[in-house]
Amino acid sequence: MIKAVRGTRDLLPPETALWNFVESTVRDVFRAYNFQEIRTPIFESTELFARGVGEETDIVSKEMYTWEDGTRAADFAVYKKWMTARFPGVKSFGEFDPDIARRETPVPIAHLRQERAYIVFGYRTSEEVIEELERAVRLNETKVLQFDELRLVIADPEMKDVGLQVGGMTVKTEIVSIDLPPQSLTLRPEATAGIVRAYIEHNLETRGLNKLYCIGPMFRRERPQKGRYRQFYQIDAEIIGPASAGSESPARDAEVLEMLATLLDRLGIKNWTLELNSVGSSAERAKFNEALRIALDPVKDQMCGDCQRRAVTNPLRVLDCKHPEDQPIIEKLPRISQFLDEDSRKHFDAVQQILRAVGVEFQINDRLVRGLDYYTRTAFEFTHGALGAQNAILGGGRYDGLSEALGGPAAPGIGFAIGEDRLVMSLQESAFAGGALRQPDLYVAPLGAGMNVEAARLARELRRHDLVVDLGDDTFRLKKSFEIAAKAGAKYILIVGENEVKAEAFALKNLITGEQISVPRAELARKIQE
RNA sequence: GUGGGAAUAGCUCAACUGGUAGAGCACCGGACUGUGGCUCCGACGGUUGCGGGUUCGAUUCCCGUUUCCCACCCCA
Repeated sequence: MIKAVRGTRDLLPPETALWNFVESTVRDVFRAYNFQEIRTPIFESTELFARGVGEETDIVSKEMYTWEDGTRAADFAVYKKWMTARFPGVKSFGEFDPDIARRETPVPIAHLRQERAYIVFGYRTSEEVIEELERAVRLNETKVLQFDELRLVIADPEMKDVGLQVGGMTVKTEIVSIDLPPQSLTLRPEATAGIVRAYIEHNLETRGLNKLYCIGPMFRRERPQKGRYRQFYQIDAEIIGPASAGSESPARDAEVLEMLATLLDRLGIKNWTLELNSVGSSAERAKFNEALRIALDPVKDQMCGDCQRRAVTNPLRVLDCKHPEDQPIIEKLPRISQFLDEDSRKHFDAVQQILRAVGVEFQINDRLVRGLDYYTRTAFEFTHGALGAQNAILGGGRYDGLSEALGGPAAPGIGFAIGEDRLVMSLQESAFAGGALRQPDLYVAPLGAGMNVEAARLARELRRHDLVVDLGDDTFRLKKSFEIAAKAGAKYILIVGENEVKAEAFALKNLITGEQISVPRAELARKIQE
């Protein structure tokens, strides 16, 4: 049997009703804050995540779904990089250059012209040959020349051997296949990088402040466990724009946090906790990291195995350690708050001040750190008790330098991602009744050969009155129709048999009370809606 | 990637130190040719995840493997 692959799963009814409830509530709440939807591709070039999320993070180094799509060169920059790696010493890229061809010393040269690539190795040749080459290039011909020290290779799989007259001589030609560099693609492991990429690509900074959200699947190649799948769903929102539009303001941080508190309340999530910290600018964090490393060096041998490793690879994560024996040591370590400069400190204070004013409760957790490289200043998590080891249902923070790291304009931003799988799970655990599932108002039971036709007509009429109508088949015995209608939870069953069609009045039975009446065709919809 | 547990009918689970694989529910049919839920009767349903090994004999013991669950690593 073919099964859903490891770490993926089917979402089946009636659970899907719960997902729709979550998503429509999200859209409702976000709209009140003027967020608008963006949909980005579920795969992007690998480089985006490597640069955005951070080459050294676990996500990029070992948890991405990455493959090579080798159909064509992505663009000249990528091509040039690849060519240089494959043919060290290549000196020139671009159009055919007769000046280089006249040099005394042979120079390897690579050319890229649209999708055709050709390389000249070690050439030094006559004016006639140069002219011939110039013409070939001008006419965009695909040819291969071999003449004395000249060897011109043109990549073109269509091309067979071609004879070429150069200066009265027939030149032997040769095809050398050049594999164009494959493009590395990756299924998105998170949404922020793609959204910032779109922000840059479409010049969204010209619109001022952008409030964007995105709901969809993400992918991580990690071992599945409770609430963590290889294809998982995230609800992601970002506020991003030029600083002049207010994107850097602590008011944005507070607005996002207040919106999340509202959303969780609206969804009926009880007992959530907001944990808040500032991780500082990247410079401040670098200093902090160094200080941690120094402080850990003399004491790390007394700590658990994990911490000994983290002390070297990622000192920040030592703060996350849950080993009771390590806590006294961790308590004495330096804190990020000691490394914040005046601006970062003021920013963080302002966020807290607004949260208090609007009545959103929070806890400062100065051991809260983020795993992705791009986070700066405000970092936060909402946790929920009943989720086992995976108690965080959403997390996020500010990423003031991300746009620039991806080659875009300065665009401070703040965002978060909600793990939708886990959010739905916690709704199920808090005994959400699932009233979102609408059961049929009516089951139409055609009775006897040929009655499918009349039943279809009636069903169509009644559905236009916004009734949920399910439809049987005229080969069913009436008993079977009743059983199916009852199992589907239909409120009414309508019998469409020969007698009814003749009389233009149909037997309508209330499956809850058991009451049955004969209703003229024209009054059916009204009667059912009562 | 590491560790522990698990895998038997569509679902939930039995099967005594190793002796022919079973129940409840669901599904289908009948009792009941145009009236459901209740009741009764019947039928269907399996390479015991897969592959090796030990044994006269393996669902049971051993090894490998796959998947799931829990945790670790890590993390929105």
